[in-house]
Amino acid sequence: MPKVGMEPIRRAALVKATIAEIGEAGTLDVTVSQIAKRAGMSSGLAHHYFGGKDQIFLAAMRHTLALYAAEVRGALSMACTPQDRIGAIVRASFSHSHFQRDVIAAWLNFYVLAQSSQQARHLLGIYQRRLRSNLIFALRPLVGLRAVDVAEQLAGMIDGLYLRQSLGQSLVDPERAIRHVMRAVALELAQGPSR
Amino acid sequence: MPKVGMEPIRRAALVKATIAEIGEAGTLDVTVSQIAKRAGMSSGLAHHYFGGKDQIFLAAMRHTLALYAAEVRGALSMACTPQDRIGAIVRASFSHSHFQRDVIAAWLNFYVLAQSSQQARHLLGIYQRRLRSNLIFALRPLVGLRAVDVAEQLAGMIDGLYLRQSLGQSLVDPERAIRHVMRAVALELAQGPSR
DNA sequence: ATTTTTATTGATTGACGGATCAATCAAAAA
DNA sequence: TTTTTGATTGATCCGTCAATCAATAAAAAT
Repeated sequence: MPKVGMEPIRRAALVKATIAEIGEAGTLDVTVSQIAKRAGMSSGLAHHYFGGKDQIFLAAMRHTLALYAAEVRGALSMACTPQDRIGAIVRASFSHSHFQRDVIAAWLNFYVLAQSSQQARHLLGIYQRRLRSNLIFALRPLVGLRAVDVAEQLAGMIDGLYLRQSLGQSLVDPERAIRHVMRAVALELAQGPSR
Repeated sequence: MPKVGMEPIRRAALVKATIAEIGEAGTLDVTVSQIAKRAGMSSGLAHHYFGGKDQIFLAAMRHTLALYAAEVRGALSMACTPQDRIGAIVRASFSHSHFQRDVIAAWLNFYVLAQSSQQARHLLGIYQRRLRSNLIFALRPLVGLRAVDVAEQLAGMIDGLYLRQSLGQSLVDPERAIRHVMRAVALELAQGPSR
């Protein structure tokens, strides 16, 4: 059975299984054995490739973050005007794929982990700065010096509406969240550029 | 030593200790023994009064929620105009006490727990509905039919800015968050009432 | 053909933690 | 005084889990 070049395959399978397990449990309280079993291997192999539970989680986080980043990049690549860029970021942030059970669980646990894990905090920082700077870049031509403030405002709204949609008891309505953010954008744009 | 009527005292001590422990760990991964020790009693007694770890956590959550609710009520009681009411809600939401390490940890873990615990989800629902309806009530006289939409927008911004402030690497700046929300309010108010 | 490297297992270890329980103690009630 | 009730402890039970390790197997290198 043993073939060569298994490492990337095993790692990918473990990352995928980790996210699935976390999604089912809602917590990071999942065992390495559960993850390994779902990924079709023994627990020992999981340790062999990742070194420990923490590293498995971090890899899963990195993967989740990378998926989101790719989605944003993809949407941005098709935007021509600054307005389109903002719309692209917002739509990507509320895309269908983000409201999957396991993705939501990954993000929430990510936040929790960021309090105690240096590496998780670092990763989260990357996400936050990227969202912020993407927004600032798109806003600059539209609102001038106010770009930074508006970007922080919008970033907050995006994260917060995502949270409320994810944990609200009513079914998620991404379109509604998108409208809310875009309305705030429209009001700011109506103010014209600069301060 | 044994006196009568210890129950409420013990329960309060346990709740306080639980929040402190969670704050230090950043996780719900704290042992009943740790909590009990910090509260100055044996682990058996903690089980005696709460029945189990889950119930201890929920009590701690209820307490955190109650503190926040009291803060909002207090601020609202001194507000006369609708504008004041909105300002009161926003300021209470970003008050100094909310950015304590242990309070932040409680909220983040609360979110995580809400995915898997029926009771936690229910509690969170109460918080979310209360914030929403407080905002709608204050907004109605100002923006008429748009109140619901604006309230959801603001609620999202409040939760999201709290999250970003709490987990950002730069030091927290509640005033800045408050300005961001209040600016969004001002822009909406400038639109006048109704739709 | 032999050695080395990579892949893989699953048993094992060592530690930890939630819950339970019997036993103790003192205040209140009878 | 005796009984009952509530408070309290800490050892113990039972289970779990992360991590390690020796052993095995197959491919690749020599």
